[in-house]
Amino acid sequence: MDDQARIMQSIGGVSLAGHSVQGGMALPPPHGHDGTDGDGRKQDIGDILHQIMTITDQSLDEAQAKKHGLNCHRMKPALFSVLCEIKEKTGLSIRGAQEEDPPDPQLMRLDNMLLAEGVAGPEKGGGSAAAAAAAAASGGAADNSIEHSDYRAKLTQIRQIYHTELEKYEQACNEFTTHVMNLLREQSRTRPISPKEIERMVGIIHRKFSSIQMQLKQSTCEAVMILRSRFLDARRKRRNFSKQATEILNEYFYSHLSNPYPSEEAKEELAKKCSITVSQVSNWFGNKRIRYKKNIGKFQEEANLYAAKTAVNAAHAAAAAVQNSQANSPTTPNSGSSGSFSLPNSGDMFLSMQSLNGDSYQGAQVGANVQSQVDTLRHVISQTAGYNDALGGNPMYSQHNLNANGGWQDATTPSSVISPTEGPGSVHSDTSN
DNA sequence: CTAAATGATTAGTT
DNA sequence: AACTAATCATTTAG
Repeated sequence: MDDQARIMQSIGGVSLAGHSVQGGMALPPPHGHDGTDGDGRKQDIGDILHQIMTITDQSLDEAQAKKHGLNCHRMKPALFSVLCEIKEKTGLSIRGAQEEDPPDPQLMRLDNMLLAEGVAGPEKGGGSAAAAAAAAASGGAADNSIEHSDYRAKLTQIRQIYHTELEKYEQACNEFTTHVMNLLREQSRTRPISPKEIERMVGIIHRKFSSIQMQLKQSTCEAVMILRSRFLDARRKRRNFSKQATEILNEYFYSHLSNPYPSEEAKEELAKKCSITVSQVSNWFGNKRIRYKKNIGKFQEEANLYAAKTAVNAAHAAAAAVQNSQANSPTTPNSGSSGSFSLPNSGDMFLSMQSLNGDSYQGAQVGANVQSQVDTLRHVISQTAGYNDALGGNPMYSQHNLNANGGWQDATTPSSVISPTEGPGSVHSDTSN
């Protein structure tokens, strides 16, 4: 509405009050032009010209009446042709051959984007395709379907608004164009209006409307961009992993504390178990490592918890394995070398130091099972032995394979470096709590 | 409401 | 290419 009014204003010289065209009574012309011939002619013409010149000053009804009068004047055709001739020679022809619409690059850009986002293109398919593309670009393949549908719903909303608005504009444009054309056609009986002029006027109207459409497109693009960024930037709308997932991850982390770098396969498996993506697993481990290292003290409790948990699990598994190996042939690898330990009854443990101190983590001979048991138990022991307590004020990286460099593990250095101040003998059970 | 926890991103390193 | 460290933006706990 507002836009229409604005456009109407900006199209100069076109009277828009066509609604009341029929309102006026056909008043008699100022002169009885049928009666007086001959002498009054010159004065007549002057009179007519005067009327023409002042026609815009008059009220609509009045003007309408006079126009009608002039239309019926017998001199009208001659006058009209003269006016046409004059007009031809003056201004308007110059402006006729002027602007051809150059394809606005920005408009093209907007159109392309809207098409790509599925706002402008085909009804349903485009939208979901764009949404899928967005989801794929964000990294997660088939993850959050809730947010995905949310995205699609919002996009559909935008598309709907866009289309209704566009339609509205189109309709208004057409309506207005036909209106103006009718008006001009009607006026062309009174004043000289070339088809070119009408064309030009239509062009102006269309340009005006298309500029409004461009605003609409721009706004739509902005909305889509905001929506998209909101969904693409996963930092927004972050969801914490499920309790179970963090449990699994923590279990793995603390049971591989000496080397918490899961292989690609391990990551995949963890991802599967936690129903998250592999990169999320990587993220998690990256964060965990750095945060653990940064403040080991803060994670003591958690470490104990998970270490104990995995220790129990491992013990169970080991017990089962021992039973198996006792019953079966002793082909189980490593079962005798370092994996033997007694499981804690009430928190106390007694372990042989060789099995814990030997730095065989990098060694390929050690099976993963035993490895994790060793890690876990090492951890438990070091915890309960009160190795590095953050309360001590000086966070020492004396634990595990975390070296002073900040690196997690130095493969070349044997484990004797691990705890220079504390001998292996300090490891013993201690239920200090 | 504030602060801690947390998942994700980014720049820089190896 | 994977990792670290710093940082962001959000969620959750206090």
